[in-house]
Amino acid sequence: MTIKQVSEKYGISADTLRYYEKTGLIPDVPRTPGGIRDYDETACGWVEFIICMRNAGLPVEVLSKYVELCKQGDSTAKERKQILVNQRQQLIEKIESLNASLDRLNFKINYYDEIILKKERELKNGIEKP
Amino acid sequence: MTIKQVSEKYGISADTLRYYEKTGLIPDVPRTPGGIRDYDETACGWVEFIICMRNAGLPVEVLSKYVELCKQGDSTAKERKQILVNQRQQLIEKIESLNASLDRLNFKINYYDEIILKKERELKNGIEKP
DNA sequence: ATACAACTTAGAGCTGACTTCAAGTCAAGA
DNA sequence: TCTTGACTTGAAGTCAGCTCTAAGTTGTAT
Repeated sequence: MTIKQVSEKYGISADTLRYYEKTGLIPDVPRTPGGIRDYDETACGWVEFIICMRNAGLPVEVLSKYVELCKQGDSTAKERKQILVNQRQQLIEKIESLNASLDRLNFKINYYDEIILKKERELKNGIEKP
Repeated sequence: MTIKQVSEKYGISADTLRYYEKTGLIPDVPRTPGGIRDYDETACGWVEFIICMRNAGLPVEVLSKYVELCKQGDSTAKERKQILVNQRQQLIEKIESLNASLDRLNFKINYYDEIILKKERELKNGIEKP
């Protein structure tokens, strides 16, 4: 798979894919003899995982550290798990705080619904009895 | 209330408060005759609201537009509501996507739990029957 | 063979959201 | 009154995370 195909498959720019690879987020992308990227299933799996984690807001730096540990093999399993557990905690807190903001937004919108409705009723009454 | 007190009350830097005011996110901050900010309750209310919305990820630009409409009075109520409704939709989608990433993170962590447990069992067996 | 799109790299540039700086003003305590 | 620290401004700097550019190479269709 070329970089363009991968970029279309996952909805991410080819530039970003190259950037991710350069910063160590996507290991072992195969190349053709001419030096052109030729993603296999493993590489695609990494791309998908990294996109998902970036979407969750894990910093590029943290992911790059995680991938480095992966490459070092089994002995780093505990450390890798710890990274994910920490990031999960932060993610949970973020989701909670977003839900709180969502509540507030809902409340505000409700308020607008009320005042807009009220204004429309007033307008209608004005028309009915001039 | 001085800018410092407000900054401590809401856990945001004085620099950020000035920046928000300059970009139109916080209207009508009163000043002392000497030109020093002296936040009243209304201004604090705005600060709190803006921090909450920024936390939800609403862009500074959108909030500045919203505040501008607020200043223009009642006639902009519908437009303001529409801004909030749009932003709410985006927020809902973001929360959903974060929850999906959280699921994936949980799955991954579970997997680590298993392999780490397995490794520890193997290690223990190795000690028990050498 | 030749055109032409898609690929390669290093490195510069952009965006959003602050954050810091420089140079000066204000205000409360000794 | 003088010092000290908090405040003021506009402008420049920083940071993460891309995004674009330039100059050159690869690969495919005619």
